[in-house]
Amino acid sequence: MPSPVSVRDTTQAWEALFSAQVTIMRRLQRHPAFKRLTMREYDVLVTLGKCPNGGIRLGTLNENVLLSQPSLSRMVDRLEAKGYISRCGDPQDQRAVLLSLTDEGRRIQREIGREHVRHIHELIGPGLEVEEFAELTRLTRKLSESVQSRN
Amino acid sequence: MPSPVSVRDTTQAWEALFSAQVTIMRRLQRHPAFKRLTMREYDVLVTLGKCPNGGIRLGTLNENVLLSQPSLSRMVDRLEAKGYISRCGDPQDQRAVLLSLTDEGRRIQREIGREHVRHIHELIGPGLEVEEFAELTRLTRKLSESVQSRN
DNA sequence: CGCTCTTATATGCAAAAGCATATAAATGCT
DNA sequence: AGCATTTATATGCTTTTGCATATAAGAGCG
Repeated sequence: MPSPVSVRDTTQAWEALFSAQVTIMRRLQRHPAFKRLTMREYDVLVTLGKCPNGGIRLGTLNENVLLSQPSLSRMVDRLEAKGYISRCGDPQDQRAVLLSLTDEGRRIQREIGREHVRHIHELIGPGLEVEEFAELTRLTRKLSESVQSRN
Repeated sequence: MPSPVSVRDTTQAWEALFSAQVTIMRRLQRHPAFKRLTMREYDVLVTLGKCPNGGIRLGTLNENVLLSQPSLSRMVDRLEAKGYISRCGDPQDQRAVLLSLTDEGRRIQREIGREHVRHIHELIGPGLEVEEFAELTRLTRKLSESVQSRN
């Protein structure tokens, strides 16, 4: 039995989602906080901040970032050089590298995060009602999970 | 009277939206159709295809794309060199340049588009119900409009 | 009208991204 | 155990991106 969802339904939704993302992102990126670190770099620090102690593999991190693996590897070089991230070999698997935030990295992530979060709220807060934000969160999470489950 | 929407509501929604976009985009980009043109380039052709005859200014186009103005200018160079876009000076305003698709540009856009749309449907179609897609479309459009209205 | 100010796009140059491939460790098979 | 295969990350090299600024045309104002 085919899905009752039409090609048009999905395409419209994807275009609307994508274009909202572009619109919002363009504004957020302009914030002075992102003179210190690009949004992508900030995003990497946030992801590292979320999966606490022990660190995370480069490949895993890569799934959450829109960057090729080599580019991410080099971004990690730079963030390491700045002292925000540390690489350490995984004792379980000598091929792998475990990444984690340094204290300094955590500090700057939080600093930028504070301003960023305020900016997001200012920018999109007036756009939807509370229940609508909740529904948007629910739908986009459901979508992510569905896509991720289908490898 | 402050907005009843909390910082948490907006931040969660933005993170979920952003991360869905990353997840979906990573998959879509892998499609062989995007060996011919990057997704950004394709997106530019789509935008040009939508605002029909007479052309569109580079600056206007730039609002729909996550690229700096100089980078877009150079992407247009490349697409022009490939014969997909034509630049022509605006007679009303000699500073401006009007961009439009060539026939060849329209052709390739449609060719890639056909496959792309099919891929989108396969990828996200099973993730939500029809009404949920409709609601997602509505919410993300509403959000875009709200953000755009606030210059 | 002449001059400053703004707006639209382009260019020089350095930084970052991607592609192909290298390296190096784990895994699997015989 | 030995060798091919797969997996995880890094590196060489080219292309694309961004930042700062140049160019060039419209606008506003004395």
